[in-house]
Amino acid sequence: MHEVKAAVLARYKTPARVLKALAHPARLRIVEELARGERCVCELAECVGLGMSTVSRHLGQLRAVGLVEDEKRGAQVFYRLRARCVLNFFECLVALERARRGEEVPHAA
Amino acid sequence: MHEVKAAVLARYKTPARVLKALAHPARLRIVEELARGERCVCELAECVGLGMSTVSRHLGQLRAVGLVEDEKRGAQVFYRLRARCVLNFFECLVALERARRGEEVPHAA
DNA sequence: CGCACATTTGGCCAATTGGCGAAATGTGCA
DNA sequence: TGCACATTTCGCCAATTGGCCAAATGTGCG
Repeated sequence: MHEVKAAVLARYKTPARVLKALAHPARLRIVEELARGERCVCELAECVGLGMSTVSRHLGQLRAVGLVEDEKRGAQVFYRLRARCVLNFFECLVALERARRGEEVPHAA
Repeated sequence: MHEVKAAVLARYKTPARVLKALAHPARLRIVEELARGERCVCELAECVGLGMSTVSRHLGQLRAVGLVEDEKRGAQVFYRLRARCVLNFFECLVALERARRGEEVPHAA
């Protein structure tokens, strides 16, 4: 008669996981780099300035939610952006940042 | 000669914080609800099915990154969505979810 | 004032996160 | 085979998160 409470949020778990996968400076940087084309792990490690083991983990998180895909070629593993639509987020994010400074409200939906 | 390493990610810290603020089922639900109009804390607590103290904290996180704003009227505090552009995210998120099931790649940028 | 109500804050706690270096795994080549 | 290289996995650890309840704060009303 009064439960079903926890179930309210079930619908939002997956989208929240995707956002969470994106919600880290290193992973944002990685996504931006992958938007330019496929990259191997050591190239990405170089450009984010972290150890390969750490970057490998970050890539694992992005892959787990389907944002990137990987392909092994020889000794290297190349990652590609699988969901380019997330690039639309950047636009809004920079608008928000500008808004924070300029103290003005962002745009419509 | 070889540092500047940590600084690489500085530019991404703020956008990552915004995404992180959004990256929780309860907060996503709240944002969706606020998209329909302003709501007080107890209404939001009701619709996400969590205690008011918890919801108040979630709102604090959304406010901290500028996604919502609050206005106290009488004993209640009403929250409004300040950056409607985040609603664009939902479209991409549901596309991604569909893609996960249908095993097919989402759309372009 | 004093009570009812709405909200925020503090304390507590279990779970997760993100970094590292070391070790394990995999690939290509001499 | 054996070494060099690329990547992932493991173990460790400090920091953060998210939930609850209780306490503090704020507002309106009688």
